[in-house]
Order: sequence, then structure tokens, then C-alpha cells
Amino acid sequence: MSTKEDILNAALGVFAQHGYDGGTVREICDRARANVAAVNYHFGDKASLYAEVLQHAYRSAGNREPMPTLGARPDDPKGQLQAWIHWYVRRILQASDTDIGRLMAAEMAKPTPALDALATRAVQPVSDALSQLVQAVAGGTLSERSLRLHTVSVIGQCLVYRFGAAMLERLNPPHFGQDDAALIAEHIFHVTTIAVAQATKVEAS
Amino acid sequence: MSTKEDILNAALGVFAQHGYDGGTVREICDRARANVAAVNYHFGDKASLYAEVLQHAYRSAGNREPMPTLGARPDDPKGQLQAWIHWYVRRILQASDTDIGRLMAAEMAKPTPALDALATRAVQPVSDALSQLVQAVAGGTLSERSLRLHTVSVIGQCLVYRFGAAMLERLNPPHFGQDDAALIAEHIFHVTTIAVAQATKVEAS
Amino acid sequence: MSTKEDILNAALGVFAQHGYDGGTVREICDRARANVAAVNYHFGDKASLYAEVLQHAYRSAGNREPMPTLGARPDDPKGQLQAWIHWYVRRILQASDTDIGRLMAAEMAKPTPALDALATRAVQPVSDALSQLVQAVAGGTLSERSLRLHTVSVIGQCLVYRFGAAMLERLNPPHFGQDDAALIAEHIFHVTTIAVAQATKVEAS
Amino acid sequence: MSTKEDILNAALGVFAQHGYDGGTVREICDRARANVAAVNYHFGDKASLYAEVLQHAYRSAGNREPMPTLGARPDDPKGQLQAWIHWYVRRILQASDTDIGRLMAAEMAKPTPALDALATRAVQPVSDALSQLVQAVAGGTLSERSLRLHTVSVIGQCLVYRFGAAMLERLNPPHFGQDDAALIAEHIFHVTTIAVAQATKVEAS
DNA sequence: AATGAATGAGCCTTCATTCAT
DNA sequence: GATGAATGAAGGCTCATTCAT
Repeated sequence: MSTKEDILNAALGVFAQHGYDGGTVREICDRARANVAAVNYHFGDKASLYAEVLQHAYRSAGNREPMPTLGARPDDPKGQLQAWIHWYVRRILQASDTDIGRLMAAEMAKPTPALDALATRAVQPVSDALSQLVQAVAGGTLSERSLRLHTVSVIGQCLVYRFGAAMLERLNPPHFGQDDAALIAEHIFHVTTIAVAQATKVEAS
Repeated sequence: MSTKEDILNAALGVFAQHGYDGGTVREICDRARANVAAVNYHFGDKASLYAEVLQHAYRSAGNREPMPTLGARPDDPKGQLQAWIHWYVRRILQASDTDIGRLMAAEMAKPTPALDALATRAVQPVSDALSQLVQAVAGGTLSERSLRLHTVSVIGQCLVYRFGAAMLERLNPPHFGQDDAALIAEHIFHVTTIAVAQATKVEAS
Repeated sequence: MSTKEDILNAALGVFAQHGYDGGTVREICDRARANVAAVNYHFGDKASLYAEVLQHAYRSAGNREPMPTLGARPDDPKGQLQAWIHWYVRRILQASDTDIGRLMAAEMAKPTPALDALATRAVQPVSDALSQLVQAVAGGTLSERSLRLHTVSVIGQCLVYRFGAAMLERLNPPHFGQDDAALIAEHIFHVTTIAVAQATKVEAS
Repeated sequence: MSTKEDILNAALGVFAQHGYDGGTVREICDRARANVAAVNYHFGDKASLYAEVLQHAYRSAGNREPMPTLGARPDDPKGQLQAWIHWYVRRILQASDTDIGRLMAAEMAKPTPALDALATRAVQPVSDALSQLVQAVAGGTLSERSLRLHTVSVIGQCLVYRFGAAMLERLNPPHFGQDDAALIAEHIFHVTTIAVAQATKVEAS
């Protein structure tokens, strides 16, 4: 069934570029080289197509590189945290995932019911893996509240390069682009380890 | 002048609720108890109205509290940085559930030409003030690149509570809300000062 | 009362350029540097303004050169016919009368009640003068029917350079322009005198 | 294919009656018993529909009788010129009170981009055929300039009965109608042959 | 005498959707 | 299984006109 797949891919691009309201069924079908009625035929209506696109998008996103976890190298939490951050930043700045990123950004700005499934299925595991790594680096000394704060800080420092990209590009002096992934990741890693080390001392005292 | 003001306020609500494409001129005018042609008469077209709404929104958001700057207390950069972060986080969490917050989030997710003016006029000064404070805390030792990375990190840690709000709410365990502004701000302040202090040593060595 | 006059002149240009339906009250008022409500204030509505524009246009058109008539030189009908044709062709090709010409052309393509007054007041005298000259050149021998045919032929040969201008410009090889007034008039004069002379012989025989 | 045809015919009537600006897509679709969106679906937009109407109208107007040409009877140029003029006058008077005639008159009074295609495709051949006949009648002696003048004169004498119709009807004494086609054509033929014969002598001398 | 603000009707166009094939 | 034709609803916008001042 090539047509259905084609429409799914075309819709991803169109929705990412123009948003849900701005994207038209006609453009999707044109890009997919399908009939105007194909969307309604295969998916029922525009809203249902959008929901399936979100699922489809996330599924095809994680396929590229496996996420580093603590379980893979329990003896080296610091190294795995470093690997995780590099993996995450690379993924965020990756141009090929731009469409997916834009879609997610729009979804978070104005959530639809489709976001719930995305959160539990796709984002939760990623967030959990990071938490586990941070706690491991801290030697298990962090309180739950402190752990959450550190975790969110890491995510925030990464995500700002995607969600804030539109603004960062417009600010002077110009900020960072896709090629700086390693530099950025290393910076975030340093900030995090230093802060966590300090927190560990405080909690210990 | 009541009509123009009314339309501006009505448009803020409509655009925040439905987005730019989803919001209709007709609903805006209905809410403002004005004629459909009023938008065209007062603002030219829908896009220009939207641009003015954005400006109006951001301006009225910043009016509540004055931004702490280095210039106000040159002798106490650390205290001013702390004040700045508290001010920024408070502002972000306050706006998170308001029309203004939603509007800005949508704008970052899918920028329109109206974002350019917003960036240079409204956001640039805020970003510059933060940079200045970070550099002052570091005693002026940070390289330009390092300064940028630290600045963006601060902003990212703050903004994630707005742009990531929809996702954070859906993650388990539940994260933070509006009442935790002080807690969050203090965390970000600590992370930042520790990291900057460490960076200062490195650059000095 | 400069404003009223200004609107009248502005309306002439606008209606000539865009037609009645295509011309807007706003553009007229803008050109006349008057308020949008000025048209309704001074003329009642758009239709009434248009009627007055037609009158105004024709009034200001004939002012330039007096029309040659038989009465002025009863002894030289041929010379007067020649003068008349030159006068008419010159008037038609005159660029300054382009607006008026376009207005008349539109009026003849889709007549409004305003055309009646124009016909009897402005065009009839011109047509009568030509008829008189042609008959005089023929020595009074032409039947009423023949006279009409010759008169219409002359007018047709002249008018085609205005009403047919749009088409003539598009045909290949390119036809005539404003500078050829004398040439064209002389040609029409020759055609007419030869034809009338021949007709005279026929009627006489 | 009935709908498209229906819209084309309805549009012809509406545009002829109200002009391009005055005619509305809604009225056209109502007359054609089609939906408002049908125009956009079949023709793209109002302007394109108008262009097709113009082509359609002119084509169907010329289909009734084949145009006499020199090529058909190279031995009898005079007879063919006579036939041409009769054919042309008949055609003009027939169309005078029809939608097609009104449409063409409006187009000449205020040309739209659609006129260009009409000129080269439809009118040019007619004009060329006449030129050829006039030159043949003159025995090939006419200069290019002289030939053009005579050609335009013939066309002007014919067209005035269409473009000048509204005015001629209003003049006193009343002029000619549709039944006088033969009479008018014969007059124009005589004027032309006499004038051309005279011109031939002049050029020869 | 004249105007800026405001209006209601209507315009062309576009959209997601349906239907007959 | 899939499509070209057609549709009704709604969109942004423009217009001539009016009203309060």
C-alpha cells in the first residue's frame, strides 16, 4: 500500500511547514501524487490523518540511533550521561528530524488529544533514562525534587535549541547551528556534572 | 478609540485560543461587538492586526515588573543575576497559562513575519541584560563563545517551563507549577553560578 | 468650491481608467485630496457623480478649437470639409482628450441614460455640420439616404482610430498614432471627395 | 462536461449584460444551475473564465459563414472584395444586438489582457485577408502606407455600425438597422473601389 | 460645510468533504 | 480500490454608504 504511506509522509511535511490549520488536504495529496479524495478515503478525515501522522512521525524518528542508557554501562554513569546528552542534542539539531520537531513544537504550543499518547509512549522512556543517569552520577544522593529539577534543566538546555531556534536566529550576535552539536552537548554535560557534583556535596552534608 | 482597543483585546483571545490560521476575523469582531469591516478599517488586514496584537501583548506583559540589570547595582552582579532569573522565571510561569503565553509559544513554534520585530524590539534587550550579568559574574573572563553558551543555557532552563509545560504535565512523576517559581529560579541560579565559576577558573588557567 | 471641481476631475480620470464599476469612490476622493464621504455629500451617490462627470467632460472637450462649418465659408465647401475632417481627426487623436474618449467609448458599449442628453446636445450638432458640408460638396444632389451613408462613412473612418485603437495597436503591422493626424485626415478627405464626386455623377445621370 | 459548457454560456450572457466588473460569479453559477465553486474548479478564477468566454464567443461567431478570400478566386479580386465586405457587414450587424457583439464592444472600450490573444488569433487573419484583397484590386500598386490607410478605412466604415450603434440610434434623422446590410455593404464597396482606383492612378503617375 | 469612524452587503476564492462511477 | 466532478460553508477582504460630530 504505497499510496497510504505516501500520504502519511507528505502530510508530515505539509503539517510541519504550515501547521494543522494552514496545511491543506490538496497540497498533501498533490505531494503524494494522489487524488484529492484519497485522504478521506484512507483516513476518514483531516483530523484523523493528523493523529496518524504524529504517531508515524515519532515511530520513524527513534529508529536512527539507539538511546544510551545506564543499563548498558552501569559502571560508567558519567560516560553514559555524556553519551546521552550528545545523542539527544544531535537528534534535536538533526535537520532530517526538523519536520518532526516542528510538529512536536506545535503540538506543545497547542496540545491536541494526540499528545497524551505521545507523552507516555515516546517521551516518558527518554525522560526516565535521563533521570536514572543523573541520579547515578550523583551516586544516588539526590532527593526526588532535586532530581527533577536537574533533569528538567538538562532537557531545557537541549530543547531551547529547537523550540527557541526561531528566536535565537533573530538575536544578535548570531547563535548556534547544526554543526555545533558536539560543542553544545559538551557544554551542557559540563554544566550538569558540575552542578550535580555540588548538589551531591550539599545533600551529603 | 474604544473599538480599536476592543478589537485588539478580542484578537488576543481568539488568536491565543485558535492560533493565527484558526482564528477568524469574524469571531474577533463578534467578540469585540464590532463590524467585520472594522478590522480592515483599523488595521488593514488580518496579518497586520496579528502583528499589533503580538506587540501589544509583549509590551503589556513586561510592564508589571521592571527588569533587574547590572546597571542598577554594578557592585553586586551575583545578586542582580539572581534577581534577574527570579524575575524571568516568575514572568514566564505567570504567562504560562495566559493568552499572551500561548501566543508567544505558537509564534516560536511557527514563526510569522511579526516575530522579527518582536525579537529586535522586545527580546533583544532582555537577552543582552542577561549576557551582561553573566559576564559580570564571571569577572569578565568568559570568551564570547562561552558567554553565549551560558546565556542560552539559562534561557533554556527557564523557557522549558513554558514551552515544555504541556509535556511536563503529562510526564510521570508530575513536575512543577506556577507556585514553584522561587524554587525553580533558585535552582537555575545555583546551576548557573557554579558552572560560571568553574568556567572562570578554566579560562583563567 | 474647489473640492467639488476636484472630485469631478478626479472622477473623470478614474472612470476613464477603470470604468464605472471598476472605479472606486475611495480612489476618486484620494486623487481629489478629499474625504471619503465627500462624494456622497456633494453628489448624493456614485451614479449621480458619474452622470455629472459625463456632462462636465463633454463641456470641457469642445472648448479647444471651434468646429469649422459651412456657414463660415459658404463659397468653399470643399475647403471647409477638409478643415472639418482635420479638426475632427485631430480632436480624436488628441491625447488630452483620451479620458473623455474612453468614457464615451464605454458609454456606447453599454449605454446609460446619460447618453441621451449627450447625443442630442453634443453629438447632433457635429453630425449635422458634417452632413451639411458633404451635401454642399455634392452640390446638393445627394438623396437623403446617400447623404446618410456618406456621413456615417466619414465618421466611421475617423472614429475607428479611437474605438478600434486597442485592436489596431495589437495588429501587425503596427498602425497609426497621434502624430499621423494630418496624414490620416488627408486620406479620409480624399476618399470622401472622390466618392462624393462619383455619387454626384450617378445621381445626376 | 455539461456543467463547464453551461457555465461558459451563462457567463457569456452575464458578462455581456453587466460587463466584466459588473458581472458576478454568483449570478453566472445561478444561471448555470451550478455551485459557486464550480467556476473556480473548472476555470481557476473569474479572469480565466472571462478569457475563455471571449475566445468561445469569437470562435462561434465566425463559424456561421466562411470568410471570402483572394485565394478562393484569384482571377476576380473585385468580386471577392465585394463578397468580403458584404460578409463582414452582415456579420457585424448580426452580432450587433447579441451578447457577443456587446462583449466585443466592451472589450474594445476597455481592453483586458484577454484581448491580446483575440487580436493575434482571431482578428489578424481577417485583417490580413482584407489587406490582400485591397492590394489585389489595386493591381499591387499601393505603397504599404497607402494600403494600411485604405484597409483601416474599410474596417472603420463597417465597425461604426457596431460601435457607433448606440449613438446612431439616438441621432436625428435615424440611421440604419440590421436589414440594411446589403445596402451599407454596397456603399462601402463603391467608396472603396473608387478610392483605390484613384490611388492606383496617382501611384502609377 | 465637512469629516473620521463605522457599517452591512456582497465580492471572489478556498476549503474539506461527498458522490457517482 | 480509487477517482474526477461537484458542493456547501466559510474565509478574508472591499465597497458604497451612513452617522455622529
